[in-house]
Amino acid sequence: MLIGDLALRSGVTTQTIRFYEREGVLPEPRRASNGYRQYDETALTRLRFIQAAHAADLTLAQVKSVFDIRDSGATPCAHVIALLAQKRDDVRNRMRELKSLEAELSTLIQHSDDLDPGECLQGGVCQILLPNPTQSAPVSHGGLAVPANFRA
Amino acid sequence: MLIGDLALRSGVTTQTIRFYEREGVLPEPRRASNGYRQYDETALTRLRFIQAAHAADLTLAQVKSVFDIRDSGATPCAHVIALLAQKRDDVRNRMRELKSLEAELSTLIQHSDDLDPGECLQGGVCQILLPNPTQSAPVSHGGLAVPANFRA
DNA sequence: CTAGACCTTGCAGTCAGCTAGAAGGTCAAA
DNA sequence: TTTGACCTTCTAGCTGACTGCAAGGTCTAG
Repeated sequence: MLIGDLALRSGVTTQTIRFYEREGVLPEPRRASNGYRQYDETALTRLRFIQAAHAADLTLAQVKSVFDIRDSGATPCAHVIALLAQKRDDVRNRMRELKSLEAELSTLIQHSDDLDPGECLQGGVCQILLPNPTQSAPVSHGGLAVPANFRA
Repeated sequence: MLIGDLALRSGVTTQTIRFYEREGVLPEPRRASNGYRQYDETALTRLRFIQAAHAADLTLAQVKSVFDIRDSGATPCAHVIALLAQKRDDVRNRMRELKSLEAELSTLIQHSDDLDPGECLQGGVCQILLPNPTQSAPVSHGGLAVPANFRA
């Protein structure tokens, strides 16, 4: 099977397959005499696994860690379960953060209703996002602590 | 105020301030005779606005769009409210996605309990992430459709 | 006078997962 | 024989928000 066929059958592009190979997620296939990559069914199985892992929002590095264990002869089941459990924790934490972000956004939108548009230019910036000192319960800015590079 | 003082008072690094300037989010300040950047209080106000917007998970590009409106003389309130509302929509959608992802992960973890570890090597990959054909309600892979580059 | 703490510029690198393009080789059908 | 669809490698770019480094200029305290 050439790379184009594998791409067709797996639903990812040829560039993506080469990218996976470069990243060490897919093993280097054997080559035909003309240098073309020759794949068998196991490549397709691996690609399907990658897609399933992708659907579970695992990273390529995590997928690679699974394959590395498997290629060393061990069964990666426990590792996969640990990854899934960790991911579920991350997802739950992220949901909590988003919930509090949503509450914050709702407060800000609410807050904007109370603002006189004339005040908007006070202090040189729009007042909506700034804490309102006239309110009894000021909006807590910065308390959200959404990590910059987090993605669950 | 020199860039170091501004950094100290705002809590961001000097590199970040220069980065904001390069990106057009902070205006170019006047320079002292030695070429050093000279800031006044309005720079601090802008930085605080950026931080508040950051806490609301707005992007720098969105912050810039707010400043651009303001610098053209108009009041950006309506724009800010629209950004916040859009962000709240995004957050709600993302929460829905995460909820379904969490359900999927839980199903997979559950599924793994039913698996015989001996089966793990079947087909060359761990079976946990692959649909279980023996189950009446097969796990729906790929139906999650978590967008690759989405962040709310 | 010298140490060291500032400041300047510019450019490269990080994370993740691709995506696009250039420049060229190969192969099958008409 | 030529066309067009494949394949190869390498390189660079995208998103977003920084971060780090190098090589140099400036300022202040002792």
